[in-house]
Amino acid sequence: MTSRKQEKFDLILEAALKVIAENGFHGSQISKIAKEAGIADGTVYLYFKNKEDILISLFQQRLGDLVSMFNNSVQEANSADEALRKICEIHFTELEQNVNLAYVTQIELRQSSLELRKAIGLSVKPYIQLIEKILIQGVQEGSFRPDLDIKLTRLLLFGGMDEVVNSWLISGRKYSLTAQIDKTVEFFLKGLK
Amino acid sequence: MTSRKQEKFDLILEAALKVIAENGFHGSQISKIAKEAGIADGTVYLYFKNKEDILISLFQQRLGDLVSMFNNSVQEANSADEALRKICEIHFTELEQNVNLAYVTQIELRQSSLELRKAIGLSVKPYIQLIEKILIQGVQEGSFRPDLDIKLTRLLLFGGMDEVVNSWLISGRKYSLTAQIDKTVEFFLKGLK
Amino acid sequence: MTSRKQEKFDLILEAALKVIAENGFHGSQISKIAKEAGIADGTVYLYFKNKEDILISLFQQRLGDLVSMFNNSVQEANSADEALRKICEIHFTELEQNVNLAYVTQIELRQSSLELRKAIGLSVKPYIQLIEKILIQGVQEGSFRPDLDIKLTRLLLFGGMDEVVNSWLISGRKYSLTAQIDKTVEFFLKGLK
Amino acid sequence: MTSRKQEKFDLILEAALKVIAENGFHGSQISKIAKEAGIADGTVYLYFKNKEDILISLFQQRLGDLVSMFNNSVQEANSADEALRKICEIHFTELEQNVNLAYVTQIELRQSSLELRKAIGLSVKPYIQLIEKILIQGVQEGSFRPDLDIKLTRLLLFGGMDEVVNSWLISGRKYSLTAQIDKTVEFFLKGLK
DNA sequence: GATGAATGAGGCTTCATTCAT
DNA sequence: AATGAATGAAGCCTCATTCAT
Repeated sequence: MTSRKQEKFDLILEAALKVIAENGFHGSQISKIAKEAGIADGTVYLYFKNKEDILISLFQQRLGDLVSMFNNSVQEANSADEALRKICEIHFTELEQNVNLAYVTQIELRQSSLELRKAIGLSVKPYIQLIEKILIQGVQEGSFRPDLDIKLTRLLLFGGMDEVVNSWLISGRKYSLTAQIDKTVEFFLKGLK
Repeated sequence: MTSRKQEKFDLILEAALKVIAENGFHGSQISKIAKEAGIADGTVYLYFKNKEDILISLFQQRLGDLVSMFNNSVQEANSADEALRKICEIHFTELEQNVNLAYVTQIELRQSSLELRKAIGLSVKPYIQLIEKILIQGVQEGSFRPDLDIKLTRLLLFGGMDEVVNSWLISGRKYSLTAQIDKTVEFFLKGLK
Repeated sequence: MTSRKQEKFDLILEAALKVIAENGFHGSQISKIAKEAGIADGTVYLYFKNKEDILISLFQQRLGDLVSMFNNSVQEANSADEALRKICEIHFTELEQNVNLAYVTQIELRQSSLELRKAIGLSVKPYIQLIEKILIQGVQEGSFRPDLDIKLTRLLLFGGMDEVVNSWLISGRKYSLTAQIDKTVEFFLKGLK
Repeated sequence: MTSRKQEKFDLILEAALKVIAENGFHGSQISKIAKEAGIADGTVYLYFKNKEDILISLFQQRLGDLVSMFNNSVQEANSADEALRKICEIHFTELEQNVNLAYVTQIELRQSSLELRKAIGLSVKPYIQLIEKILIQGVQEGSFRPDLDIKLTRLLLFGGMDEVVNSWLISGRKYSLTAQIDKTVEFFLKGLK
């Protein structure tokens, strides 16, 4: 993709994120997104196959960035404990700093069709796999219980963090999300040992 | 509500559950639900204000039944540990036995509008509060850590179980959900101590 | 179909015929047809699957009526010669008397999709087959040449009449179509003997 | 028109014929035609006023070539009978040898707007007039009936041949079109005498 | 109470055409 | 002369809800 094309591609995704955050999933017409991006409706279709394609791309791009960030941080970690703390730190910090992204991914995109959510699921997978890798590493290091059910535990970790973010959003962000990191990690680590 | 009214009220909710489980949220038109219930489209509106009202009522009724069941079981428990185990047991057992209910509440109803999901949230609240009560009890009993953040922990527990159910459904129920109870509770208890 | 349903079904087809005749195929939106019929747009879809279904039904109904008329008249004929004359008489007379129908079937519907025209072709088939039957009868009676290629000749007859009607319409109906019957039949009969 | 201009003009028409034959009238976007011609979309508009102009030009060019061919052959004919046979021969032979042209003119271009078809009608006119000339000649020669209605008969001849070609195309060209020449001419000549 | 025919708003997408480069 | 990115109008269809019977 040329830089010019990439530029407008990003412009539309950014507009989509803002419009969905402001109007909700069902209130986000293509015309609104185009207007926010300052282009004609038809132009959107030069960059995306259809509406669903915008949403999937949006999720892929943003989640891809997050996963890169996760990977980089985890590589710097000296132990599974530290890696897990990094995971939770980034998870909570990034979503607290990008409320629009948090709102769209946690609340709005979950009302989309099964089709779309399956595609989104694929974007989440690398993240789940990263958690899995950390768990395996922890068991090998001897810092996590050897009888840990990896497949089950990764769900308990992801589901726990996910629900904390959800609750924080639905509450109207009345408290700090990052302030929950220490206790969350503590709970996880105790459960893993 | 007269018994006659209650009867048809329940009939419609039952039809709705079946139709949504079979056709998905977006494929469940009022006409389909009415047909499944063996009544005319218009009759639905004699018992429910609108479509959203059906879904909220459905959730309230079924989740209300579950919460009663939770409450009864928990009262019989002799310790917080045992109560928590009961919670997880019922959560996984009931949803494994009522796949339609599981599918509709975990997958389909989450595609509904923010409005609807807020109402649904109210139905989930008593459950979350029950978990909270158990946590407080456990701290008082001395079996759970005294420094536990109750509000945060209840989310981690609920979110963890929720994600396990979700993953089980999305996987196509290829393994036993109840078989996850022991390890899930173990992880939770370790984290709580 | 109940009489009430049939009534509105016919009402919509009548409206469609008028609207297409007045606005052309591409200028005939569902909304225009509904307005002409005095009903809401959505009501159209209680009686027809989609726009194409209206057009096919229109053609089937009107051509079905014509074919019935052809069949009845032909049965009364004492010879193949007379039957052929009847065919041409009805063909030209009916279309001259129903200019809207003529215009729509000859001009407008021919700009439709291949799909639609295939369906329409099925409606025309019984007519072509009737001509074929007359030709066979004529050969058996000894009034037509025994070496006649039936499949080819039926096309020459149908195509000839079709083009005469076409030309009459495109000319703006500046002359009488029925006045062409005698000479047309004369040409055909000579060619057949 | 300079030779350079003429060259690209022809290139576009050739591309249009191929694209329409392969994709149907409704599947033939300007972008497809431009791509087939190896030029940019906008370049098309340096040579043609609009899309309709391409189609009209295509028809004019190809039908013009055919009419020239008709004229040349007819001039060599020694009698009206022979001329008529030549007409039918060329009509069937040329379309059998140029299936793309046959398909586009007989099937695809007929789905176009009334506007376009009127313009196309102008291109067909010289052909109809040629048939007319032959008929007049035949009457003068004494080989055709003196009471022949020239205007009507030319339609019967053209319409007959047109329908035979149509039917051959729709059938999927399962038989030889040129094999129909003899019997078609025989039918015509008998009808004319 | 029950019916079910009728309503009508609302949005995604295509593609011929333009025009700045 | 050539490009090709951008434009934006236009229409089919669905389905929650109503109301006359």
